Amino acid sequence: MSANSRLTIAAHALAWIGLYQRQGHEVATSEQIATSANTNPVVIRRLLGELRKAGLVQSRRGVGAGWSLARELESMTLLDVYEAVEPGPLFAMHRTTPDQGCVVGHGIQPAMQGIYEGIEETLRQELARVTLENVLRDVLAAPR
Amino acid sequence: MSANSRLTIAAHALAWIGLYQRQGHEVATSEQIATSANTNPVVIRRLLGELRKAGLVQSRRGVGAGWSLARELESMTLLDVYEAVEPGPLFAMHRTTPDQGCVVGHGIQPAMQGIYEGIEETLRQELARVTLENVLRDVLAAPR
DNA sequence: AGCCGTCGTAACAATTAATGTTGCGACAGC
DNA sequence: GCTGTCGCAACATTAATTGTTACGACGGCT
Repeated sequence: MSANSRLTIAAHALAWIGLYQRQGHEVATSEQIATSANTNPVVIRRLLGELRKAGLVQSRRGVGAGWSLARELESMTLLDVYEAVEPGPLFAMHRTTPDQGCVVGHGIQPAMQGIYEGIEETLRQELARVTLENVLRDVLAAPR
Repeated sequence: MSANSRLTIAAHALAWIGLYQRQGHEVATSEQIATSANTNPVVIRRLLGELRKAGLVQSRRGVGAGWSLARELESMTLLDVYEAVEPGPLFAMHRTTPDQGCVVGHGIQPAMQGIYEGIEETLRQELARVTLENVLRDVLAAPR
């Protein structure tokens, strides 16, 4: 389905910054992260900009500018990242409103809405169980 | 995120056929369903074609052609529909492979893969708890 | 046998979302 | 001032979905 890698890239960036800071550096630049993620710095800046709105990272400007974590990786969950970075709902409704004169056409949207809400809630709970610290640990555990 | 209404439309179609059959009709045409869903008949045929592959519906050709359920709505879950209709995974990886020379770039994909698999499994369980009979009931319960 | 309505499918267009790219001003330390 | 990086806007590219048109295949009917 989704041509949507925002959550993956955002997790990548956070793990990268976290590791880099543990190696003694103050800030990471969007260009460094972009190189690691094999994408464009602006893409990273956009994404980190949303994470900043959510209070997960900070940015500094001027010389020696760059990005740093606003809190510890242990205190961030994938749910925090997901909510910061994913705009809409998981499943979409019809793109044009169905025939309201038809019983099914009329009732289908509220019905699916209710069902989808329950499912998304479960998804959130799952995402909330994974911290970015978990992610970084898994990253470092990968066989070389 | 997803500009993806396939699951919604497929559920719509199944509920429509199910209700229509309960009203005594043998088969439903793609045009009738398309009218209710406010879309093009070909879109419906494509979708129902996938549901047929999965054994959820049947089609007849010739005069009096159309679609009918291959089993009862009680025995179909949203998971059946989801698997029939959704191609890829919920969350995507990077579109270009990250820098394998970087520790994070190297470990991020296996790490996220593992995490995502667990989450998708939970999603499946949730989808499996909702039958199309539930959906139709909710549809009919909508206030007019 | 011929007619008719509907499926089956391919080909293509239109729409939309995400991603990539370029450019340039703003900022802040040197 | 000079430098490196962010901030942001504008635009291009890519990819996926959805919509549309067209036409052959089918199969019951008269």
